Amino acid sequence: MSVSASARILPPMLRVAPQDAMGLPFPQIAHHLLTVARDAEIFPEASPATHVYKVLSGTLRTAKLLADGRRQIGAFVFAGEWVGFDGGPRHFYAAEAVTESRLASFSRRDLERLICEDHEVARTIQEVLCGTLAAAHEQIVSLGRKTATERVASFLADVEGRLPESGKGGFMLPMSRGDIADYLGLTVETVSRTLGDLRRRRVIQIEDAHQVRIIDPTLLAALGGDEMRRYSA
Amino acid sequence: MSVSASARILPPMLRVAPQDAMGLPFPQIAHHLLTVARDAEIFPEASPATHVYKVLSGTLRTAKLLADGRRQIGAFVFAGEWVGFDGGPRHFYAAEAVTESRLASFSRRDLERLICEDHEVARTIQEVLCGTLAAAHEQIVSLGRKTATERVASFLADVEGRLPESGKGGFMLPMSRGDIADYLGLTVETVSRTLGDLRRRRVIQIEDAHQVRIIDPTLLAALGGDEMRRYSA
DNA sequence: CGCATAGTTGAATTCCCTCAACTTGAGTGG
DNA sequence: CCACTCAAGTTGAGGGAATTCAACTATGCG
Repeated sequence: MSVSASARILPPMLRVAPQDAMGLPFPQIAHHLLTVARDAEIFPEASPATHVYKVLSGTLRTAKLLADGRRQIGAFVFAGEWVGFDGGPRHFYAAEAVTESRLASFSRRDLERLICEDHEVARTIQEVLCGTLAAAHEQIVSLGRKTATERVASFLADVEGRLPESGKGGFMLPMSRGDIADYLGLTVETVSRTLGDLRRRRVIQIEDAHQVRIIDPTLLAALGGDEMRRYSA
Repeated sequence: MSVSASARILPPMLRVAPQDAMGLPFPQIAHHLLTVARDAEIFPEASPATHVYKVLSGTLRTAKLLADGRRQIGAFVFAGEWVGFDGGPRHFYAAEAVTESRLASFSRRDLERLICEDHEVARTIQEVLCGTLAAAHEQIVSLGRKTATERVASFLADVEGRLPESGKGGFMLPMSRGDIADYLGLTVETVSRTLGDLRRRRVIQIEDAHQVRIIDPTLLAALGGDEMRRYSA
């Protein structure tokens, strides 16, 4: 069963002038910029939730292990997204780097303090939380009630919408088949076979293992088996 | 495939003096008390998220349907818990009454306004959101990586901890086997068989279909296959 | 009492997993 | 530059956990 590689953080921390561009929020708070290597652990499972991070570049995954080594990935976190907001006093998941990534870290304590002064901050945090929650709910439906093909199809559609294009129409899948499998509740083999099926059915095109192009977005969305609308008003 | 019964709300709304005891939060905001019948819909899927509700008594479920009728239940909401905080401008799930329930409803707009005046409110909301998120994450692990037995076992342990005891040591499972199945990503038959196994193995005792008693809590927890701890400090 | 719904149990099927072999690609050192 | 190694990915064959289909029982409600 898949177990992540050894964790190491490249440069432990790099303080940087706070007026850094990059669309950073909370200019009132000092932040740290850090770069993490592929497979490095940003924080371990069940560790005290002292900081939150915004991904500036690269991709992270949140992962949880069962006692016997089974792994569930909770989310992939792409550039522009947040990680570490998962709630309680301790992190539910570990956070690891899928690719080398640059992050901005913020102290939760500073944020809490800021909430009392700036309502805009509270709103921003709430929005991030709601976004995370919506993604979790979507994944629950996927894991609970969708077939392997439906899971892979909606995964591709989701990722395609959150990642920037890379070259002529396609996009880069930064994570391994194992990561995808542990995210979708499947095995590596099933993910591989399903992707092969989609390729053979001309729904997608696979340049190499990490370079994908969606040929038929409509069909892909249909294969994703998405929800019916019960409320139209 | 399981489809919920027709929706109807018993007394549409019942205004009540706001000084009602009941441990109600946000005394600054007018709220409404309502009673909903078994299987009544509190709000439909994808409806505008105008209100949030605290359950005073009874049990709710949040449900989402796929186009072909497959159903996923996102959560069961017991007395003292909240529903409707799921985030965006529209509800992700529908909310329905598992049993006749009494609710207190709060306008989101009022709450938003209150946030700007009282930071304690913002904190309360954030805590509810975080709790919901933690539950969702736990369910993701369950659906993605646990066997049927593990799912049922951890479900029972979870529910047992959130529901009041009913009579000598046991507790009431208010929801149907179909609800449990749609929550755990299984079928009614599998849930029934698994509960039967647990009964035969003397882990639980089943008085009638809705009355359960845990005989061996340690074994039940072990069967739930709960996570290893990677962080001890 | 009779009907409908919920729950249980059995038999057969299926989708996905497990195990295994093979292919591919990236990194290393001769 | 090529041989070697190792990890990642693909593909095939067989097996198993949960589903599907079906029959039956139990429970409530008019």
